[in-house]
Amino acid sequence: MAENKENERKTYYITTPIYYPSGNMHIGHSYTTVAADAEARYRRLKGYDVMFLTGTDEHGQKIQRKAAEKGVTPKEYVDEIVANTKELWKLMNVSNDQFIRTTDDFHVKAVQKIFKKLYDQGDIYKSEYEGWYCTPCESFWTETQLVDGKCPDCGRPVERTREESYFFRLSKYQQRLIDFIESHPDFIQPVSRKNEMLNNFLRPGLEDLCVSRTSFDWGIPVTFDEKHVVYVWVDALSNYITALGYGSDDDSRFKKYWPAQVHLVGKEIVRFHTIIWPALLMALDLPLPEQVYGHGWLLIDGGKMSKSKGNVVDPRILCAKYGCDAIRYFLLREVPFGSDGVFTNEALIGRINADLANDLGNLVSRTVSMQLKYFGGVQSADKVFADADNEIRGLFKEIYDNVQVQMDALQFPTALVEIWRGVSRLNKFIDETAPWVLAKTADTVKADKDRLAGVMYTLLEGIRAISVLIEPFMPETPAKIREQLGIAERPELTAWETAAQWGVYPDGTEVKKGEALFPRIDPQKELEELEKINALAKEKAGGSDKANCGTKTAENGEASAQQEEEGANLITIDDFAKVQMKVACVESAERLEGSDKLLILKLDAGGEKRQVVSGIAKQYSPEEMIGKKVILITNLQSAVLRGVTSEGMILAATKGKKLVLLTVDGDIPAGAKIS
RNA sequence: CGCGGGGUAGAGCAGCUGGUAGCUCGUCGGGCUCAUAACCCGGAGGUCGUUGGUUCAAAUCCUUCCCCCGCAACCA
Repeated sequence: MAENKENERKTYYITTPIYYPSGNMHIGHSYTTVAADAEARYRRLKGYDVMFLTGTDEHGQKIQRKAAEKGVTPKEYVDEIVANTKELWKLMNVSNDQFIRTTDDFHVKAVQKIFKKLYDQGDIYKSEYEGWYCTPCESFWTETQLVDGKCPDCGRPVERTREESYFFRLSKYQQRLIDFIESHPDFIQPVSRKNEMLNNFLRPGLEDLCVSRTSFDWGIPVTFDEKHVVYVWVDALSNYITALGYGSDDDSRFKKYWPAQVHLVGKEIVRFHTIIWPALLMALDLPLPEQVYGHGWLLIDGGKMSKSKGNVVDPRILCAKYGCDAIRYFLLREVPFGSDGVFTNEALIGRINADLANDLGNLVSRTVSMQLKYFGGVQSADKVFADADNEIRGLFKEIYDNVQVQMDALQFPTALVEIWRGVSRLNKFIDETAPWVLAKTADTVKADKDRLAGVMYTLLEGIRAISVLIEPFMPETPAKIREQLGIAERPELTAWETAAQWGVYPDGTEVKKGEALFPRIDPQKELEELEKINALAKEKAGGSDKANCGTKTAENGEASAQQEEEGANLITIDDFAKVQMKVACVESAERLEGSDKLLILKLDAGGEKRQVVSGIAKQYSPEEMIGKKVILITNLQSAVLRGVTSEGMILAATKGKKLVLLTVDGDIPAGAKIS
């Protein structure tokens, strides 16, 4: 175990969410994880005793269903994805200290204990969950979920029913939560999310939370009532403490690291981490985490990345092509942390070329070359400095301070911008001092030779400092730089604090020419290639993005390699025949009041009239719909949308935000059958 | 009146505790030749969504309206 000295070090506990392994992780997950990793690395460099946790949240109905579809057990299903996930984090140099799975035995036991404790003390109670039940859908709905008093799923009438369920007294903690959030302004970051939580959820009032389910069994059983399983949030959120041994025989790590300094989460789950989780902790009489930071999303095609949309980007491919340091740099540099940002291959390649290849990589390359050319690679002790050198020295001290301020606030992009001020300054310094001019007279004029040595020293010192400062972000590059500087075996010369010190690089050290740190990428060629990979992956996954009918092939490249969603979902001609379609003519169209996406269409399907509610109002106005011949599915169960009956659906093709209706290529009367 | 974010140069963004509008990429021109066709300097390009107001002074504060994007609702 840890020695006393160890115990005195300040601890720093940082977590990512535990991800839901219903499919392989995409670049969005990488984003959160890499950010947490950068912070964890930074804190370690600063001397903190860091605990960095990530993991997977493996229970729930969705996974149970997916496993069943695939014909495997839920555990088997999840095991494979978890293995992939661990591999990915390794590939991306994620330095997590622990990887928790909610199927881990110790977690299951601890959650059961937590549940029991809360039950025993009255914070969880059994109740008859009064709700509306839709028998065909086997689903419960709350009053507010109903549409026009009917099942929101199928539109059929629902019955008032009771289901036995356990509830957590969330409402009891409402005022304490509000007080806590108001008295701890840093608890929810960025602030905009704080207001959102207070205004949208806390102030309007909290309802008790249903924390058990009987409708599926892939979960942690409630020990004292076996037909219930613990519902997701109690199960998942608890990971932050069960991982540390809370509720086990040995809770020394819990005592050491809790409360966490930061839960890093995506903005979509801020609510659970700032309301439910703190309430649970209050109920357990435990201290609350210092901060929940809700970062933004990486958007693709102008929309949210999601597996069901199939627009996910595979970080594995990108890392393999450009190196994980480049990808990590891009993720942390491109998007202001906290806001949404757009991911495009163009932006990725642009960043790599401009910042990494041209600015940093080339700086190292030209410096090492000059040192070799002018001094045989060996740093001369006879060196003379000038004002510019001192200015740069001061600049690096300033950068060092600023980087720390930014890192303390999880502002990764700003921290990187700071570091790159140093990179730019050094490039400019070369231009100002023109070492090649000094070199011409260096052999005859001692002063020039010494000045040249001074210039080279300032460059090498600056590069050394940069190699230190980028370490939290890029785990691989610093070693490569130091190899070229000739100080690979001298870790004491690159400790974190040395980034602010000057004069560390020892005279007599010999540089070594190395490979280009970040080879320049040919954007055009590379974009095409990414596009190809993308198309291939889609094809392999059974998608149909073949480029014939004017399909866009370039542009918003996304290297989606995984569409594991549907797998090889082949159907027979008989299956297809079940769907009956006809050509229908739009007779009238109007907007559905209160909805910005829905149109009410009256269709003529060859003597038969149908009313269809369709979500196309953003792309089509009622006027332009009239007279259009559309493809109508005629044997679809009718449904009620926003209180209006819809008898069928019309077909449309979508891509991102785009939506185009399917129509017929020629003159054929309404009512014509489609087969 | 559901909640929130946003509309600033061709693109992407910063500035928003009020005082000559800035960064990156792109573009045009120049410099340099140590370097990964890289680096350095300069130019062009913006009435800072709209209306009205506060002020000596507003991108920055208040107000009107318009548009976009999330959440919610919903996309048969």
